[in-house]
Amino acid sequence: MTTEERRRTDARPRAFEEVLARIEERIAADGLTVGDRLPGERQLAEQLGVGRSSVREALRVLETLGVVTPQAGRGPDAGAVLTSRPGSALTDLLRLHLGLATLSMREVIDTRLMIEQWAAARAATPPPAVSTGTVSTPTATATATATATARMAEAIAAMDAARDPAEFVEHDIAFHLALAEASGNRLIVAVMRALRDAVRRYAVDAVVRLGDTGGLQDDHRRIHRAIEDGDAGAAAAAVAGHLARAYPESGPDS
Amino acid sequence: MTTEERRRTDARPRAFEEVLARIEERIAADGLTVGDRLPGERQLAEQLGVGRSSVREALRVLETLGVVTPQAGRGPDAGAVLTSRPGSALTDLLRLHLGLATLSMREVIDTRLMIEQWAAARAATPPPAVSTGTVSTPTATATATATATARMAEAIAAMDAARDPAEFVEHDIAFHLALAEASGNRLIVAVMRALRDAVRRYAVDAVVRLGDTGGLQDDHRRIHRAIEDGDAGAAAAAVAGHLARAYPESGPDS
DNA sequence: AGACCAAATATGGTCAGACCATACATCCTG
DNA sequence: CAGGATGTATGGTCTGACCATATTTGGTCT
Repeated sequence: MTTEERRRTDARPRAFEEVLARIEERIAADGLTVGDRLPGERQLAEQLGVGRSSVREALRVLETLGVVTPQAGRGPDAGAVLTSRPGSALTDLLRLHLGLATLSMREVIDTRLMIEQWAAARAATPPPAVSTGTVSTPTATATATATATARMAEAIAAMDAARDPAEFVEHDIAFHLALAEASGNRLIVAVMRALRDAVRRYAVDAVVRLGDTGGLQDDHRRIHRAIEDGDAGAAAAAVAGHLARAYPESGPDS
Repeated sequence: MTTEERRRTDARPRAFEEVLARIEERIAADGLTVGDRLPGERQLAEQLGVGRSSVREALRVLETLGVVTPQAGRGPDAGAVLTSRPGSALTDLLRLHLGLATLSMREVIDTRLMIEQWAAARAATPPPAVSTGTVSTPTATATATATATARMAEAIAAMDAARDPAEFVEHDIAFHLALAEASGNRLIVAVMRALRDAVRRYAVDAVVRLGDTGGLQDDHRRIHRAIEDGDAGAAAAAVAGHLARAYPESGPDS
């Protein structure tokens, strides 16, 4: 029958997927950005000709992906607020897939190594002074890098003052996050944050295993100095050495 | 009343979040992995003492994150099947945040550069023969790398035969995806796939702009050869040269 | 006995309607 | 004019009811 054939080719798009597509179109068409609001759930349901539950599922997906944040009450414009939290989705993603044994800790740590090295080299390299293209302020990234390196110094001092491994790791995360921010790439920052959140416990174990944090701090200072000096090669090398120290080759199972 | 006080401190966890947490607990506790099934929606709702709509929203989140796939019909065990599609979530994430102007194309492309370079160096480096640790077959990754390099060669041939930019890019994606797979890191592969999907159109423009694909193919061959020779440095250098050619510095707005 | 087809059944997908708690707007009162 | 009571729209949730589909089951025909 034609029914069967129809079903085959239709690929059965579900209602909430349709809603998702429409909302995405709307964002692109109206040029909506962070801070703007979507219509209320009931209104959207009526506009799109679907039930409210379908709209809700679509909004839940968008919330999961860090695109909207639900806002109750009665605003002048009502509905969900467009936001930007790409990190939360990545964190959830890693946590769940690690739980499912779809990803191994080794893979996550290796990825982290890759990012750190790249970010360090990138942060040390002054922006190539792109004359064409973006209208955005050329000094903006430079300022961002400056505050980021300042935060790195603060983190180093905080690690010196740390009394236990957990506290040390907390500031260590801040240090490496600042490193990522110094690269000026928001996607990298988001991924970095998610990775560190995922391996937080593992990092504490690593610090405990090492016992002495003096070597790590030497590395941190070396990284920080290399970036301030604008020596990309030295920065990358310093990071490589640092991570080799923290996570020596074989992935311990303990 | 205690009701008001309770509300304040509760930080209002929503029902579907509770369901999410419970399902995650269950996965960890029962050691569920890919292929296993969750109870049906109605059954879950009853077990957890919530409405079916809340269960559905939780499952929708899990589906978005690539953890479950809905399965209709009446199986011996019923309900959603645990899967592993970390890529789809990443793809959606990038697409939406690019649409929201939260991420710039430049950031995405830079990230892609980072991954490609790392993957090439990694693929060229033979596994350091870790004597301890994982029980998994030591030859498994080697085999994966071998088939990946073979796919890279196929992709190069296919690009030679390509008649238009779109087709060329299609096989180019296959080539670079195989490169990522050769690194043996599934997280990297997932991110790579999402990145390529996000910049697919942009890549076609780049090819059209270049006009001649001969240089790109030379690069591809150089990368492939370096990996087969196990020369990590040459592989990384080849990738860097390749991407510098494809995306010359300034981000064109066209 | 074996192959094949039809009813039974459980699933996810969807909608409609109702209720709650909250947050904002309004208006009324002091 | 200030401040609190009231109204209203919002998201959050539950219930109950359908639909289309996919598997099972059981019967029927060969």
